[in-house]
Amino acid sequence: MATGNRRERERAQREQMIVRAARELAEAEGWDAVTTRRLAAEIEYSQPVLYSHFSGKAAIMTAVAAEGFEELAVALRTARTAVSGVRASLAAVARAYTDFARERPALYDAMFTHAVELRFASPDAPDALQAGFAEFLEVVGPVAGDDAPGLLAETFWAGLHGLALLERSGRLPEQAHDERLTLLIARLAPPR
Amino acid sequence: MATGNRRERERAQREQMIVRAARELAEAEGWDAVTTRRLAAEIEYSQPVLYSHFSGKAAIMTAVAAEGFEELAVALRTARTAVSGVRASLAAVARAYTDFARERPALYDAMFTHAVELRFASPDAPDALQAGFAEFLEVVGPVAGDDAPGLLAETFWAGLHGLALLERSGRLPEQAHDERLTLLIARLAPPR
DNA sequence: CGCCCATCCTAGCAACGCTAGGAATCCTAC
DNA sequence: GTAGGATTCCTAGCGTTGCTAGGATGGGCG
Repeated sequence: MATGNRRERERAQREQMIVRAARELAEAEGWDAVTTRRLAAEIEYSQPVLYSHFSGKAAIMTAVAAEGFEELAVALRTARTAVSGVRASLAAVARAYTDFARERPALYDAMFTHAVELRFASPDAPDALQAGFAEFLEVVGPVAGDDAPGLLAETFWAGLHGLALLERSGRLPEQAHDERLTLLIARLAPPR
Repeated sequence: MATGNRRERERAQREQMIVRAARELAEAEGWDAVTTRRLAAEIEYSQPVLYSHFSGKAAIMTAVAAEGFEELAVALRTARTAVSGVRASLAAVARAYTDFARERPALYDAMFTHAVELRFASPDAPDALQAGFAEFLEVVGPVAGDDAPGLLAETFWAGLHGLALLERSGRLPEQAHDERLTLLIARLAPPR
């Protein structure tokens, strides 16, 4: 067991390389370009080593998605705490969310379009996921009024998610994004 | 040219068979199960005939999506005209939309997740697509107030789209769907 | 009747995710 | 220091995918 730690460390390092390679490739050329062969070449190992770390390609995408949830939670939290006031926080979180989706489309896809294995809306969901949702709860709470904050947060989130997806795929012209965001906030979370 | 009409007719018929087979297979087993080989077997022709009708699998999915937009437009219109009153129409259209997405997940995926080739939000978009959007415009108009009806319709649509996707993938517990829908309507389109 | 053109199928290509089985390497124990 | 054993890793290959080339087949026309 003398060298046990080193090997474990090296293994963890290599696993991180796989995830990073997958993410970079996906962000550069889309998930279709992320093949197990290219991944293997990228980390300078043969294909089968991937399977000693992950059960398959889907698991690798899930790992990338998990990273994404961490970063999303941070981004939302940063946005919220950077400003003060109920309406400013709302706007900041909303903008941070849609910015995140637009700037990292492949990552966002891994998180929300693929990777269905990740548990959501349950106690055993990843911490980062709950942390992200908590940010929504935080900014939405003050304007919830008689409605359940949880429900409002979910609906707010869904609205942003829909906007992000439809705009990114060209189904809604991106140029009016700001106006839609403003409208969504003004109506979903009106001043009380 | 004596038999020209018959052959054209038969060709069109076979094309329809392909689209129907693709759709049924997708709805029964998901799009992953829709392979060109299975499609060919289903219509009792060999693989290459598919490519004499469509440029590839993506084009077949787009054709299925086009059917979906037709049906969605009809469903929305039916829902809207079945009731009277501003708020009732809003609720009816919203419910019809999310019902459509939940009951035909594969079709909905073809329309919104795949098939990016279809032009949206432009004059040369399919008629059915514009017709569907027109239904949103119709029910949203009376509550637009000072906001542009087009923007509100888009945002409303995005909200429903987000709800549909997040609920269907288990990211939001489906059981609270009604409450979210009510909340979305009450806030996005409040009584004026 | 015989040619000819369109239609359709067989066969195959490259690439995919994934896996079996043997080679090579490193650690351990004597 | 060296033999043995276990672990790590690679080569090779399987089955399937979307898609295509090229030859057979059969109906329509002169």
